[in-house]
Amino acid sequence: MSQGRDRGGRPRSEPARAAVLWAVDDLLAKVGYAAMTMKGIAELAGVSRMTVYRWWSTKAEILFEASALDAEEELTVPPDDDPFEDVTRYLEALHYFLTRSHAGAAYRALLGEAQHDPAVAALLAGRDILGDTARAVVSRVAPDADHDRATALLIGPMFFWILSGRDPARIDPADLARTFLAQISPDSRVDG
Amino acid sequence: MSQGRDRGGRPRSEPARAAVLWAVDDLLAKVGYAAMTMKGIAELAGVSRMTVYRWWSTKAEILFEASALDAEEELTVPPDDDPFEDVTRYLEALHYFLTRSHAGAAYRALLGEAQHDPAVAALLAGRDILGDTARAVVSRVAPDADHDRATALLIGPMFFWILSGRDPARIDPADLARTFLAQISPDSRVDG
Amino acid sequence: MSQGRDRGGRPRSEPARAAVLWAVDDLLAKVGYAAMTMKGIAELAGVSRMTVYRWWSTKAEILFEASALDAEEELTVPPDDDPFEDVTRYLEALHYFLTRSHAGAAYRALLGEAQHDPAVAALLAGRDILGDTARAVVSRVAPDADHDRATALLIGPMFFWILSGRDPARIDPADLARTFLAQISPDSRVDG
Amino acid sequence: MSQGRDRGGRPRSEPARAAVLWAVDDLLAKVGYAAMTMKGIAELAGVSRMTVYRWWSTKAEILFEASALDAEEELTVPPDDDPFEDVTRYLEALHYFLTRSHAGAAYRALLGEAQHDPAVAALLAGRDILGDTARAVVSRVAPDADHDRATALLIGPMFFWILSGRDPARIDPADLARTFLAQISPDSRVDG
DNA sequence: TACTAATCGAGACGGTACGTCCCGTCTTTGG
DNA sequence: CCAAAGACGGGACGTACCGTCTCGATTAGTA
Repeated sequence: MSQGRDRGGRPRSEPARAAVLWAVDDLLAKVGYAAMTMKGIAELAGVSRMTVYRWWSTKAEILFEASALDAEEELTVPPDDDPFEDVTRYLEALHYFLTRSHAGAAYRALLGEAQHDPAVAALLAGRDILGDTARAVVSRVAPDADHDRATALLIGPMFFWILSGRDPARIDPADLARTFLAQISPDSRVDG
Repeated sequence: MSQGRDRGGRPRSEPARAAVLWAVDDLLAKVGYAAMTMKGIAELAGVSRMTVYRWWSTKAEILFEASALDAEEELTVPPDDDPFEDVTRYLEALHYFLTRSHAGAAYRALLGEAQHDPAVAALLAGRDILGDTARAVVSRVAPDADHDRATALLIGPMFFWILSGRDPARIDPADLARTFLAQISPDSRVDG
Repeated sequence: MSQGRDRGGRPRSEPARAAVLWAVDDLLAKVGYAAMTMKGIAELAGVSRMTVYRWWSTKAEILFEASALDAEEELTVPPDDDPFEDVTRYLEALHYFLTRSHAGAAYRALLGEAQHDPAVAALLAGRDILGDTARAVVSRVAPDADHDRATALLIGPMFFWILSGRDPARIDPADLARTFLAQISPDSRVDG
Repeated sequence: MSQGRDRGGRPRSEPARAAVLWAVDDLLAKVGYAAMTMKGIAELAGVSRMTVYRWWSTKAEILFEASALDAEEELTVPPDDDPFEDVTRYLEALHYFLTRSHAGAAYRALLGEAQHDPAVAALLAGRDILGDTARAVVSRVAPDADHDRATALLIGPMFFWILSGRDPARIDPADLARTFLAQISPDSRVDG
């Protein structure tokens, strides 16, 4: 099952890998994404700079590896029989994720970088965390809807509100959930 | 009427100012935001590096000054008696702005930077281009609605779709306009 | 008697000139020659930078103008009938000049600069402060000696001792005076 | 026998070190000490600026390292049974050193800088090239004399003559040697 | 029990942008 | 014509991080 040839040689140091992932997370919180450097990560991890470059190309890659799992977990809500509750729980999780979560801070930093760095954009496109988790909710509460359109309607308002720097307290997950459910129920459609 | 009389000293060079603003715009298109440097801007503008630093602190400030006016203009649509047309025109302008416009590329770069640079966030907060132009539309088609909530619903889906790197062709301004109008008309509200 | 045409126009500001000369002296003591800049001089003098450049080309020129008179005065000793006393008084003045005097610090700085700046070397060559004052002593105590050779023998040892950074306390003007007088009296010459 | 074991790390590049020392020497001759810059040295040596700063703090340090050995060699004269010849050869070497030698030009530049830069003064104090070489001569021709005093008498006159910018042709090593020997022989001393 | 081969740390290397400082000049207003 | 003010192009400063490159020292699996 093991991939890669492994013909002799010293195996990759797992402690080093873990230390780097931990360090990148720690630095994001302490100094912010912009001030985070490959050099700083290596030093905080107590690892040679060469070792970092051997396994990752950019700080974005490290940060993504360090936070993707957490992000997916935080945005996965247990199914609820009541669609309104289901959607509300998801939007509450999204609100927490975008404003208070550690993994969410990493996501915002990466999405910000993706606006002007195609490599980071490609990295994020490879694993659509927000889209996947939203689609899971959509397929439960509106299995027949256009999933892409529904995802945009579900995530969009809160995403815009928070990423454009508005006061997170002034947006209400329950209200958005109600609006979303009204929007995707066919009878509420206004025909052109 | 002008305050702050020019008490001595050589006046600021308008050609230099214009050259810097032009250079920053040119560089954004040619090399991208990340590869844009204060040094590069100064050299392309044919201006001393000191002169750039004298008037702006960061490339973000220059870029903002260079693009804010254009952005506001591009997102201002003429009123239309038909609300659907009015909103659709705005969303079309927004779509163009976020995907193809020069000023929009600047906005995306700045908003990206704002995710991990409080100074840039403050800069953008000072002039809410998207919010202001959206509010203008909202106050025409739904003067009684909560403007903040309506703005989020209007802009959010397209904003999310494009900034999260999805295919811009797969989102339809007219459809979003219809959905938006259905939602903000009081009679379509679902009461809690 | 006034030289220069003086055809109208505002006359040179004497307060400004004095302020610059004072400032250059003050700065030499406070920050040292190397850290002294034209900008700093102008600011301390409360004078426009342009005004400094209008009348002097370099800080060396200003410093020379500010200290030459004082230097000449400090190194001029009153004649004494006893040659030993005469020479000793001169060497004591020279010792004080090179180690403790304000004007002497300026001289050392300029002579240092002259080692690698021909312009400063030319400036110093224009007014031979040490040579002139030493020659005055020599012409009193040994009017028939070769004045150049005598000057070198008189000044050289102390000049070398102090400028090469040795402890000034370990050199004795009286001893040097005695040695000098022995050297320049013909009967002490050892024929080759 | 070598202490300081090489515990990891790429070893210092000897070619880089040599290139810098060569460059500093070349620049001193070509553009002079004042116009010599760390940037210029690095560029001429084909070496990164950081590499220069890693090993030296100032151009003075580099110049000192580049010229001290040569200086010591140039000022070391072979012993001669005839004291007059011995001293004359030394003074001739000193004359050449101060007026025509490459290493001597470096020494003059450094001694000049030392007049207003304590760091350079300390640098020169650490290796007393003139003093050491002169003391070697003194201990041969006048082992019983006060070496410090004798050094000042030996070097001083020529040192002053040349560093104060006088015509080097008008000073005669043989004459100075004769005068010096007459002075330091105990029997020629004038008692106080 | 060696040998092999990739990893690890350490740290120097050339390169480049940073933001600051001073240079000497120029261009205003105002005495 | 001079002076103060202050912006201008130029260029060196010393620092930081980039990504690459030797090094010696480890640390498995393989022979």
